[in-house]
Amino acid sequence: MRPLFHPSIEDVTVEAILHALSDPVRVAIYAQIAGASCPQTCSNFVNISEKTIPKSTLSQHFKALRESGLIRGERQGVEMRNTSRCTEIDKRFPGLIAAIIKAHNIQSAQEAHAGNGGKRKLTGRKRKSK
Amino acid sequence: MRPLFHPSIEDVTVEAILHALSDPVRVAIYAQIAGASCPQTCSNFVNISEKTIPKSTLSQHFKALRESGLIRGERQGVEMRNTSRCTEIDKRFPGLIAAIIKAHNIQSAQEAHAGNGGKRKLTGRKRKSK
DNA sequence: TCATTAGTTCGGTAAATATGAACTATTGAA
DNA sequence: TTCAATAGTTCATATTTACCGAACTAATGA
Repeated sequence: MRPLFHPSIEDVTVEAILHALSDPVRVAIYAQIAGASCPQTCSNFVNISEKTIPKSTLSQHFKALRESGLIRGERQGVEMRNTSRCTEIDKRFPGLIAAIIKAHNIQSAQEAHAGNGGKRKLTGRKRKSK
Repeated sequence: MRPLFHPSIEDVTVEAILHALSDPVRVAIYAQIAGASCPQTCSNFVNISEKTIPKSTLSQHFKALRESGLIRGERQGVEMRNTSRCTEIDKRFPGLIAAIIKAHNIQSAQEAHAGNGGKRKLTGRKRKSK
């Protein structure tokens, strides 16, 4: 198995970051990794959404996050330890990640307030009108 | 022809915004609309990229920007006048748009410095390694 | 060596995107 | 009016990308 690819920080693009974080499952994963104090494994996220995410799909999500430069993944024994690269990214694009996470939190709070507490559907990009 | 759809501000999602701006052509379009002092027409952007963008494709890009809530499009005679909704969005997600535009500018500046001044290819999300 | 756990890769299919061609709407002549 | 021109949308289809089950790889431990 070839070693995982990580772009060097100067090859990271805004487009790739936005694309990676434009998927509701991936922002949720990234937000948890970025907020955690210890590395997170893939399997921690199988039930992050309302419905269980197949592990092949999860693996692709992690690949998207890695290749956009958002996270770093290192094998540790049998599992994968994922950490955020937010310090590096913040040096290149100051405030970008913070603004996105903050917006994400505002939205989550409003959704929770609207009645759907706990796990959400996390599918689709457009909000369905009530 | 049915009137153009614009989501109300509370239906705008972070995911939709990020997705709309994760396309290199669309960020470029949006950055110009947001930075302009007067409304911009679609046809202003036919040559925003290295290669001419077909008008059906441009129309779809504008639709994506409109339906994500980023811009407002109003017919004025034979043409379409597009304006940014950044004031509204900034009220809902403070700092988000500014951070993205700023990151976009940083990246453009670095690309220009790297030799490719003027028009860029504006295709793909990954930066190709030298 | 074998079973287990954690994750990746492959391949088929479903969904999203790009674009030429045809269409709609508005304006300004003739 | 009618016709041509301009600006943009919609439709049909080709291409691309995403999803996910099944098969595979890699490390660990019995």
